[in-house]
Formats: sequence, C-alpha cells, structure tokens
Amino acid sequence: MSSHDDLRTIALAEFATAGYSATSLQRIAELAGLSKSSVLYHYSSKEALLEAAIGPAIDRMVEILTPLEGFDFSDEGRTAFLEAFVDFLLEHRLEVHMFINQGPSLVDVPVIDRANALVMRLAEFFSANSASLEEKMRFGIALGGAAYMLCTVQTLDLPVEPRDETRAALLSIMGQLLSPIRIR
Amino acid sequence: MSSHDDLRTIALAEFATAGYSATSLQRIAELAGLSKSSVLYHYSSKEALLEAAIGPAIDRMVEILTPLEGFDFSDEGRTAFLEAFVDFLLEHRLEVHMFINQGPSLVDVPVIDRANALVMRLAEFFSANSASLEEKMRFGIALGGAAYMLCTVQTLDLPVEPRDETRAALLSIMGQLLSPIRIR
DNA sequence: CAGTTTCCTGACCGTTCGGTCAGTTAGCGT
DNA sequence: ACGCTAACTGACCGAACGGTCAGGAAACTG
Repeated sequence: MSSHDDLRTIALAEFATAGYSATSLQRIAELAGLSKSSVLYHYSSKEALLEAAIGPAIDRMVEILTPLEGFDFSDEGRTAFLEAFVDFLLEHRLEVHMFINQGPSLVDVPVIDRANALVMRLAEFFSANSASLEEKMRFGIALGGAAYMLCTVQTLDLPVEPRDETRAALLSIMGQLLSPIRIR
Repeated sequence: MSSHDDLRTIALAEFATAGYSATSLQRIAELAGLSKSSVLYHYSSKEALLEAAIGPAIDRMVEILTPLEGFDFSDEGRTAFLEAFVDFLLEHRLEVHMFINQGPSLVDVPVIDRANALVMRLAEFFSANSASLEEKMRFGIALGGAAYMLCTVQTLDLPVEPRDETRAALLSIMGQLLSPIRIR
C-alpha cells in the first residue's frame, strides 16, 4: 500500500483509539515508519489528516441518508434502511466512534462540524414523527452504544468474527431500540 | 464553594466534554478565575485532578457492585440493582462518560486503570451466566449508549428535566437491553 | 544525457504543555 | 505586636507540540 493510504489508515486507528488531541504527528510517523516531515508532505496539516480519515465515511452516510429524508421511518423501507445503517456501522466503526465520541470536543474543525451536523440530521430522521422523550433517548443509546460497543470488542471480550453473527445480533438490537412501535 | 471543590467540578466538566488530553491546566485555571500555579497548589498534578474528578464515582460504583457479585443477575434482586445502576448513571453521568469514552486511551494512569477494571467487572457481572454474543453486545450498547446519551442531551435536543421522566425511560430501556430473558 | 517530479529527510521555529520554585498577601491564634 | 499557615502568584524550566523550509535521493521523461 502507498504511504499515503498507510498514513490515513494509521491515523484513523490512532485518532479513534487514543483520541485526536492525544495523537501526535510524531506518533503517526513512527507507526508508519516515516519522519514527521513526511507525514506533513502527504497531508498538509493534522486537520487534513483527520479530514482524510473520517471524511469519506461522513460522505457515505450522507449518501445513504439523503434520499430517505422526508419519508417516515416507520414506512416499509424501514428494515432496508436499518440494514444499510448497521452495515455502515460495521464497515466504518472507527470513523463513527471518532465523530460520536470526539465530535463535541473538536468543534471549529470543519470536518467535525460536518460530522456533528450529520448526527443531528440522523437524530431528526429517527425522531421525525411524534418522538417522545423515551424514543429520543432510544436513538441516542442506539447510536452511542453501537459506536462504543463496536470499538471496545477486545476489552469486553467480544469476538468480532464471525461477522455474520455480529451483524445479525446488531440488527436485532438496533431494530428493537429504534422501532417506533414496540410490543409492550 | 471552596476553590478546591470548584476546581474539581470545573475539571470534571472540562475533562468530560473536551477530553482529558485536550484540557490544559491553563484552561481550568481561567474557568476557575485562578492562575495555573494555584491549580497546582490545590492538586499536585493534572493526574491528581483527574483522580479527584472521577475517583469518587468509581469508588461508589464498586460499593454498589461488590456485594452483588457472585449472585445471579437474573435473581429477584435484579430490578433493585438496575434501579441503583440507573440512579448511579444519572448522578455520575459526567464521570461515567469520561472513563467509558476516554478509558481506553488513557491507560497507565492509575485512576483510569481502576475505571477500566470496574468496567470489566461490570461486564462479567452482567454476563455471568450463559452470555451469548448478543447478550454481551447488549451490555456494551447499554453502557456506552447511556453514557453517550446522558452527555449529549443538548446536542440531541433532549430535555434533562423532568428528572423523573428521564429516569423512568432510562429504566425501561436499560431493563429491555439487559434482561437476559426477553420476549421473542 | 539533462530536467523534472515524487518522496522523503533533518534542522529549525514559535507556541504551549505540565510542573517547580521563591516570594507575596491575608487572616488568625497568642 | 508577633509568628504561623493557607491561598495564591509570576517567572521560569525542559519537553513536546504542529508546522516551515531547503535540500537530498531516486525514478520517470524528453
């Protein structure tokens, strides 16, 4: 893989696990086997590296969400969206963990503002119709909980494989949390 | 309130919202209307301030958890524990948010190691008997989700008052997530 | 072959970090 | 009046931070 892509991957992993502020360019350079100057050759600043790390995931989620806005979440398309959402979480768990847990603390960084706006749009989408307090709380728990759980698999002794089983379980849990109509 | 307690409160709020690494002693000093030297007069180091900020909450959770370990979570004491757990989350939401979301990134700090050990004990307690993958995932989502949601109330347009309603809703959601036996 | 571009580097810069220390001020018991 | 202590401060320190810059090595291009 090219140094350029290497750096993006390494930076994403470090930003997500150690935190953006706590991750130095020196650290990323060492993990990539390069000098700090080389990191700044490929990405003009630390912020540019952050943009490269999480920007594509934000764009992808916007792609998924945009055509659905305006439709009711309780429509028949709900299951299909839930599957797309869960697959997105599984594929971009590091990115989601990043802008969920560090978004509020990194305001004024452009790419983070985009991420925070996306989270707001998601919240509005899920609570589009008659959202009670509990339903809003359910959305917050589902989103923050999935982001946390998917990045703490090793700490909690959770196997990430087989992927299919993880996906099925996550679908079940998220469906239960986000379904506006529940069995009492 | 004394400067000593002021500093603890301010530091906790900043650590939880902006992150430990991203919060400077200078910043805390300014919020408290003191000089950085005064902060280090009351607390011998930044780590000591962190210990004062989240240590008591860790001790309190250990107090709640310890007498229950060894008992099955599905016993009749389950509801009582769930209520105590939810009340703990509501009272110490900033502290929980801190060591849930920054715990993995601050290893080798003694008080954080204590927090991480506590999370492990909690996980083992909840999954004491026959925990399937999905049940472990449910625990992770419940814990991380509650920590996230309770600290993102303003972003998600969630009212923190009335407290009773929040508590009841949280009890309902956490009970549904953590109950080992569910309606299929 | 010469010229250009790509990739990479060490030296260096200004700033901020956590932390130390000597010293000042104010209150309080005697 | 005195000394003692708690609260607080500015000056200062070495280290690490993000970032700049001039230049070296290698590969591609005419």
